[in-house]
Amino acid sequence: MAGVRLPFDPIAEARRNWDAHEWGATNQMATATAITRAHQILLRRINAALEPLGLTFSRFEALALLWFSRKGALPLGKVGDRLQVHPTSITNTVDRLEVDGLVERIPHPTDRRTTLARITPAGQRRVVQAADALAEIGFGLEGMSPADLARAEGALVDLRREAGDF
Amino acid sequence: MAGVRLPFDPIAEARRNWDAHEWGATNQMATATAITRAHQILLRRINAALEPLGLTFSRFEALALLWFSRKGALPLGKVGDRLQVHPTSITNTVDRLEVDGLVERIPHPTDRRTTLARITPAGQRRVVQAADALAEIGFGLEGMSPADLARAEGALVDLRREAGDF
DNA sequence: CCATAATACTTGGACTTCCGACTATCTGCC
DNA sequence: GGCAGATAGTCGGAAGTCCAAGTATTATGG
Repeated sequence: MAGVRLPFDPIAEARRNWDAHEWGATNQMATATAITRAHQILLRRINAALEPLGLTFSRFEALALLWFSRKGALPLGKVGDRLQVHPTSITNTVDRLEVDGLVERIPHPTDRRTTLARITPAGQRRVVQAADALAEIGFGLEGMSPADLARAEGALVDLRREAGDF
Repeated sequence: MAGVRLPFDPIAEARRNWDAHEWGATNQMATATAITRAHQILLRRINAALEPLGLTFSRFEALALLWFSRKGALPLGKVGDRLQVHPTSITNTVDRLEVDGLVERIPHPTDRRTTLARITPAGQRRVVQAADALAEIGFGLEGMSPADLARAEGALVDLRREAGDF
């Protein structure tokens, strides 16, 4: 990685350049950049914490979803809807979880188009370990005060809602 | 994609499950999830807007950085530092920009280890079009009020700083 | 001065994500 | 009943990201 601490805030810099060229939507540009950076930071820390457990964030998300579900099993399509990712991504994610024995594919009892992913006992043990590991690192958000956590979450609600997240 | 609007807020749901299982760091989990979702939404909208121009968000970021630079050229390493991505990602990004004639690699005048990426005239035209296209869609942040834009950006400053962004 | 360490970039491989296209199955309507 | 259209999942391919390892060049210290 580029482990370099910059001597200035790149967003403030971008803001100046953007304004100087009269490119418009400067505030949106700045916020979009901030979200992008925050996501980069998050994802790296989370994946680093999960790596010893043989998981990635996507796999963890899927596993946790199954763990929380009433029967420990969900149609692949439902998993995709909940995680808001493309069906092919779920196929991929479940493939890998299955190879590791954390999940198994079982046929839907009545609809033969549908495949269920069911979390296995090993998957249940693993997801709990992973949740511990993530709580340990504060989900990569060390550095944010409780007030900032709430601010960020609140500020993004409208975006998510308007985008059809719920 | 999974074009399904959920009948509930998945984060509120996750919060309930997380608390019920006493997994800890619930607020961090919620904020991390919100940031992840926001990023998914952003990236899709931005890439969709750039697709007709043959660009992606990463390529645009690199191109804009060169455009803003005094001489229109920067060492690949500097680009990586500024965008906070792995050196290999920059190699990849510049490869593609170069194939499209938007950037060219030139040798550093004194340090033969270093390669500069220089934006071409075609690249300059393209980056302006792209900036217009992104301003047009408000960087994918339609749905956020000016107050929320500022709240989100402000809430993430400490995270970025603490993570070494600047 | 030269061996060692640091720096700059690239290559090859793994992973995630998306899109387009395809198969299989179910639903709705004539 | 049976055919058209919707739905569920998968495959192949492209793009982005990372890591580990390798080459080339520059900087450093004895």
